Order: sequence, then structure tokens, then C-alpha cells
Amino acid sequence: MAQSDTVDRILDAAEELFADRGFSETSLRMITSKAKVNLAAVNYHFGSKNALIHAVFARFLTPFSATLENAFDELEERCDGKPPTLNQTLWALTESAVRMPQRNEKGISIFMRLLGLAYTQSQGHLRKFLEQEYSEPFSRFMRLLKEATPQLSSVDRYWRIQFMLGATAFTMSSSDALRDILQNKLGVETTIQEIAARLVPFLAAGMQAEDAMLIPPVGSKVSVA
Amino acid sequence: MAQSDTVDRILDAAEELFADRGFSETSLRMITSKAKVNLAAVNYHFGSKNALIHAVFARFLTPFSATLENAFDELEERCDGKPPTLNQTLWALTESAVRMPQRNEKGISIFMRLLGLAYTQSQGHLRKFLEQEYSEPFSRFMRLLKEATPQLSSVDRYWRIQFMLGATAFTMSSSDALRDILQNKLGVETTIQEIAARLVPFLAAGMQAEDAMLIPPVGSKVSVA
DNA sequence: GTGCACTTCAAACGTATGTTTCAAACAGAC
DNA sequence: GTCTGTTTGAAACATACGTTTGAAGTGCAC
Repeated sequence: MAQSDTVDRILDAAEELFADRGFSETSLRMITSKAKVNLAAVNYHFGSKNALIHAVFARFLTPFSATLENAFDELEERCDGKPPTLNQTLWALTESAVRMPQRNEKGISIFMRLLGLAYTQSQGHLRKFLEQEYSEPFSRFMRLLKEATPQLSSVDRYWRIQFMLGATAFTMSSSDALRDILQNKLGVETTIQEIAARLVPFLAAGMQAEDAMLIPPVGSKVSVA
Repeated sequence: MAQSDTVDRILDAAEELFADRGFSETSLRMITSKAKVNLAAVNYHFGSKNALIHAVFARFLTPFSATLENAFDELEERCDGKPPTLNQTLWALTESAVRMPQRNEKGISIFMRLLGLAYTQSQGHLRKFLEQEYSEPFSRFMRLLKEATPQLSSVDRYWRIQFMLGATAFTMSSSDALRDILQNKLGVETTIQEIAARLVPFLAAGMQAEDAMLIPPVGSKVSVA
């Protein structure tokens, strides 16, 4: 049994279990027994549980950030000089995610859930790792967003980006559960691509909303400064 | 030392620690030492750690759901017969949240973060508890949303509600950190009311977006079914 | 003051965790 | 075949967890 076999089996099992249950709620014993390898194999090959978590992210994120950089390059080239629109920028991101070669059909949604967990679970080491390793495509995406919404003040744009992040991370992090609910309630099947196709126009509309609302509607009791 | 003192100190400490670190990542020993009570006090007063988690939610959610019911009553009365608009419904919700009497100035944002965690961490017992205890105001809010967006299909509405939830829970759950960043970067102070005032138009715009976007913009490579 | 219900306390229990250890198995070079 | 570096295996380690126990302390009615 070659090394890579054990390593990959651990990564596969860890990825799925982390996505299902979260990081702290998944023990090394669950991972190694699902992967059918010895308990000590994780510490032997990765060093620690935290390092295993990083490896799970790196296996997806490293090729993804390369794909994303290419997509941004292509987009900027196609727009030669002019800044890409908000829709173009958002689509470049979602398409890069959707087009990533998948290990299996659940690959994307598993990974989206992991990204959502990374944001919501306060795993300090993980956030630090992600910031160190993948700051460049993130900064570039932020710059594109800025150029695509020149009408927004810095403060407005800042908050609306947070809103977008929230809607995305939250939805993706529970997309399996949400899909199941929808399946049971309305009998509708949904793919991750369809979710993305619904999410992008929602985000774009919110991002470009006119805020005629800083004063609450007539009849309400509280004046919002 | 009266009972209520110990109970409240435990609830205060638990609320803050859960919000900071998540449920599984917070041990009873952390809680009791922060609250300066004996370790056994939690099991004595609440029965178990899960029951403590429920109590933390109930302390906020019970008065809040009463306030919210009143706000909805008032709103529907004011609209006599006609369904309230989306903006009115969203404002009724946010105002009820903002107007809740707070134990301290961080009360709201702490609780928003807890709600976000409840959704993302797969704590089965918690979801079951919340569904059993607070299904009524939740269903009512959903009904109001439905009446305020008759143009949306059930599926569209379902997903957009998830997007709204996500943007709200995520933003509110990290609003302290986000406010700090904004303060340092741009030197701007922000209150929770102002965040709500920015969030509501974002949500309303997203909710009412025309989805002319189910086919990606010209020039993109992937057709999304 | 005595009795009684309620509350606190220190200590222990059983279990699960991440990690380490060290011998056994293995693979490839010579 | 023998040696060498790498990988696996079963077992143990130390630690942390939620929970339970039983004694000590507390406030109040009588």
C-alpha cells in the first residue's frame, strides 16, 4: 500500500466527516476508522489534527485559487482597461468554484460547507492559515468589487460585502440540510449550481440597492440615526 | 447568595463563552470558573450541559418572541386587511430585536451570534428545542414574508429567505469584530442600529431582485441549468 | 436550638480525546 | 539474503471532558 493511498484515504474521510459534523466534533478515531487506517497514521503523516485540517483545505484551495486567478486574468483581459462589472466578477468566482475538477459529485458542496464552517467556527489556527496562504486572490476579489461599485461609499461597500459573505457562507455551510428540507417540503431537487444561480442575482441586487431606507418607513416607532 | 444569583451568573458566563467559542468548544469548567461558581452547579441547577444551552436561548428568546408577536399584531392592525409590505415586515423584526431590553450593550450582537451558531453547528438537540418552543412567531414571520412577496415562486422565496438569514446571522454574529475593523480602517463609528439600517435595504433589494441571471452573462463559459 | 429543604463544595468517576511509543511489517538497494 | 529507511500496528499515555457523589454549609420555620 503506497503512502499516497493512506494519505488520500485520510483526507477523503476527514473532508467528509468535517463537513458533516464540524471540526471539534470529529475525532481522529472516527476519521481513521472511516478511512480504514491506523489511528497513529494521522499524526505520522500530518503531525497533528490541526495540520490535517489545513491539509484538507489546501488540497482544494490551492488548485482553486490558481483557477480563480486565471479566471480573473481572463476577465480583466476581456474588459481591456475597463473594470469588470459586478455580475461579471461574481460569476467569475462562482464559475471557478463550479468548474473545479471534483473528486466526486458532492465535492463542491462538501467544500462550501467546510468554508462556511471555517468562517463561523472560531478556529483561530484555521483562519490564520487561510489568511497566510490565500490572501492574494482574496485581495484581488476585493479590489474588483471596489471597482465594480464606484457609486458606493467605502462604508456602504464594506458592510454590503459583509452581507454578501454572510449570505454565501451561511447558505453554503448548511446547503445539504437546506436542500433536504426543500426536498421534503416541496419535493424539489436542487444542485449546488442552481443555488449559486439563485444566490448571485440576490447578492448583485443587494449590493446595488438604493438605500432610501436609512429612515424607517412611516408609522414605525424608532428613528434610526 | 440567592439561587437566582448563581443561575444568572452561569447564564451570563455561558452566553458570552458560547458566543465567543461555540458550544462544543466551551467546557463547563470554563463557564463555572468565569461565573465563579462550583463546577457541579451547572448540573445541579440545569441538569446537563445541553439543558444549559437551551436555557441560554430561552432567556432571550421567550421575551423576544412576545415582543415580536406584539409588533406583528400592531403591524397587521395598521394595515387592516392588506398584507404588510416586505419593508414593513423586515422593520418590525429588526425593531423588535433592537428594542429588546438588554442586559448590556453587547446583548444583541451576542445573541445574534448565538443564533448563527445554532444554525451552523449541527447541534441536533438545539434545533429540535428551538423548533418546538418557538415555531409560532417563526411561522408567522414566514407567512408575512410570503404575503409580501407574492411574485416569487415557493422555491425562489425559500432560497432567498435563507440568503437573508445568512446575511443577518453572519453579520450580526461578528458585528463586534466588523465594527472594530471599520473603526481602525476608516475611522468610522457604527451602532447596531446603523448596521440594521444598512442591512434591511440590502435584504429587501435582494429579496425583490429580478432573476434575469439564471443564464450567466455573455462571454462566460458555463451554462447554468 | 432543632430540624429541614436547599445550595455549595471538593473530590472522584467513567469515558473520550489527541498524541506518543516501540516493535513488527514492508520495500528497495546492494 | 541482508541491511536500511519508511510505514503500519496495538497499546499505552496524559489530559480534558460531562456527570455523580456525599459531606459541609446556609437560611428559615417552628
